[in-house]
Amino acid sequence: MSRKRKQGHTGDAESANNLNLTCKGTGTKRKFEDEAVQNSTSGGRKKNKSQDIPIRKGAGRLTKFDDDDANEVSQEPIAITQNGKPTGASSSSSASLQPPSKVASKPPRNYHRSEGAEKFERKTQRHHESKGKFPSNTHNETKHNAPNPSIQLVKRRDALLPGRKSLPIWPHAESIRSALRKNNVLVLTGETGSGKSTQVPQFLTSEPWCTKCIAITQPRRVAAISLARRVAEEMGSLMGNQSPAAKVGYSVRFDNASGPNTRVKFLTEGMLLQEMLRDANLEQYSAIVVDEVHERSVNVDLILGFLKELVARGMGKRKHPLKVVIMSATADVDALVNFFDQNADSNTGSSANSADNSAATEPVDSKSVSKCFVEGRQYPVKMTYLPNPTQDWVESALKLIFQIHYKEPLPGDILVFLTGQDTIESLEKLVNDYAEGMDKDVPKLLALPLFAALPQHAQQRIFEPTPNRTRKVILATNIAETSVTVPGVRFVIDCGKSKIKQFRNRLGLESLLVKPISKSAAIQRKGRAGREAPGQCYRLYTEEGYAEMEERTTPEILRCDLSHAILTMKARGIDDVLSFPFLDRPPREALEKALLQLLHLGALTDTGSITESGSRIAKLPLTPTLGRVLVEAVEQDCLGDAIDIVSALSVENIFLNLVTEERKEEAEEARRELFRREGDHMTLLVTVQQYAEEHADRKLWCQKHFVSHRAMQNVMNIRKQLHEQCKRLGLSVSEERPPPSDAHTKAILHCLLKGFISNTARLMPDSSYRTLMGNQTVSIHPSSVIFGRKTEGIVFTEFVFTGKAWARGVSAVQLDWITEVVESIM
DNA sequence: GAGCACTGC
Repeated sequence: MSRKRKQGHTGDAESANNLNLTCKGTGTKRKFEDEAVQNSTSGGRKKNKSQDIPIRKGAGRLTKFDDDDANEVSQEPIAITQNGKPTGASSSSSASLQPPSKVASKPPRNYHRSEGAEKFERKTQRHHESKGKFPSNTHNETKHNAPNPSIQLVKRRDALLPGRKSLPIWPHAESIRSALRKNNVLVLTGETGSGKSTQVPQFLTSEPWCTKCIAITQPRRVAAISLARRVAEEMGSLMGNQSPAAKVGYSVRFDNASGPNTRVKFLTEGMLLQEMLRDANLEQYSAIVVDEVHERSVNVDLILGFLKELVARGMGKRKHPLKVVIMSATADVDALVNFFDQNADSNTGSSANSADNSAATEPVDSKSVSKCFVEGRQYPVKMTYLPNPTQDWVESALKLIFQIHYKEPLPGDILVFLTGQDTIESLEKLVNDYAEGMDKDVPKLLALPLFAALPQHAQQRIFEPTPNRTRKVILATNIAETSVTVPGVRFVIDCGKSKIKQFRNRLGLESLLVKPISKSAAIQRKGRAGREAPGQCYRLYTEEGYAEMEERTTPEILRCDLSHAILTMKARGIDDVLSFPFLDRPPREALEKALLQLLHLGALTDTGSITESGSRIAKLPLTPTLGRVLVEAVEQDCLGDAIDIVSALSVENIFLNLVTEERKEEAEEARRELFRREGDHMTLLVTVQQYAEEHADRKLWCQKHFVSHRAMQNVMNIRKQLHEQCKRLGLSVSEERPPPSDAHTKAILHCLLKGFISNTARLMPDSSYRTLMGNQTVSIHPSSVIFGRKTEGIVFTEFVFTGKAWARGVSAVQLDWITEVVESIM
């Protein structure tokens, strides 16, 4: 960061004292150099970074998660037992969400993921991972040498019962059961805090039709794991991998905790899809509960389509038909009911049924889908809009933060929704600067950033108790909308924007844009103020602005690359993907583009049926392009090396991004032995292999080479999984690795070309690169090891648009290699 | 010589 900028900030701090802290006032002298409203990418302000950070992309995993059910109990005032102590539910869920005390007591000040911070992360990560091995992460007495575990479990179960009975969903148990006895499908709308995720499976386990397991899908791993732990406690059971008798389990990538007698299994959506590829009729389940449908991930859309067909087909030799429960937080029930209804017309004549106790007489027009609405628990939230639209919502947020702080009594933290790391960091700096000038008798302000690229220990700071006479201001991305529930919040400031990834079909590249959020997202953000007490929400837009917003966030399936989704369909035997029952149908162009892409990958034949390698690719936990690389590597006899490269491409950047010039030079020197002039992929290969061969101290090795240890641990997990999966698919990895040679390098790059033939470009006379398919100008990203080099052709594994089209993950190739591959495909 | 929201197998 330049000195000039720094001085600029100091100047801002001075002007802060003159700030007119009224909503209308425009008296700030501060002017932001760029405004993400117009363009997130242009003219980015330099960040005030004093430490080295890795290039962000994915990163911190959270131990805290957002789930209605696991949190609700702890946050409801009702969850107090008669003896005045918090219910077991309450104490457990809050306790389980606390950071380890060591971490809590000594958070490092700098939140960038520095090498030092990495050490810290590993500690916390290990701590959290170890928690998963115990039946309860909250009650030490059940962990080790408990005198009689089963008595403990029963005691715990009984202690939790009163809390469960006070949940809004509890009175609906019987109507939910009877609805599913009559019909196979139930659409259940449960507002935040209703208890649906934990209770619905338990309501169903003793039903006559429920002879096997119930699956409950979740969009996120943390949610699946935490809910399973919670339900295990409530049912007085161990976790599925601890005892053959255990009734509750979960299944997420790299972590399967289910057993032969698991009756209730929480799993991520992706895991259920994988299971559906192996067990097309879901024979092992009596019911599938699809939770958080309103989030509308691609996976959930696929699951819904598959389930619709499964229900319509009747599934042959099943003794009891498969029951399906669709759970959603928003009131958009009708679309879901209609979706499952249409097929039911021909299937059954049973009469419609509404299990809705609370709503008045709802017109009953469905034939075999039940509906149920469960009210949530939410305190009222007072809404304030801006009188006039603003472009500068960082400034508006700043004013509001201080306005609230001066006016409103403690306690009551402020949660500000912003678009990304740079706006968060600007506002953090401003809040801190301005807070310095506050009178001594005014309570302090503590600004805490929150975004996914933030390392875990820094994210954990939001869960630490607020110091005396202090108000927290959490500056967050939309991670706080769904993934993380920030405790203590009574004020929400919503900028009304978020960054959204958009896939452009024509160019086949994606870009990240700042766009207005939808009404449903705005409502979700507002709701964050009313979880613990009545709250207030300030929207940094006008009421008209709100009225102009889209009703719902565009489902992911309408704005992403569909090749993975379509390959999954094909692998499930859906021949005509154009007639797949989509809840929202992607444009024909997008479907055709994806079909063509799969054809080029050799995953489909030109008549559109899946090939043998196509079905192999579908079973790999990779994008079709990366899967194709592995399949080709079998032919080229370099599968082991290809797995190493693909594993490294599957995680966030493994090289730490260094900020200061000094550190950059240092790192360049240290990494010299890793860098390969052939390009980024061979560099990744060497890095993974050297790391794998390091047996003494891998952590130290990473420090020495300025490599992220956490990312490398992840690489090793994926590598192991890919080895196992390839073995299962009959793709053999030879033990012997051929020694490095030009021929071997060519073989590896040939595999990459097979997967990424549309990501190739050639050098033009004017020194720019143009893609061979599409004739688009691309530039080699400065993070590449061959940045600045001129080579006749390149292949790249990532193509992003941020102000300019960038190729990232680049290798040098000869043009005739490209031609060779193109000819083999066409 | 750039900079990226959030998930997941």
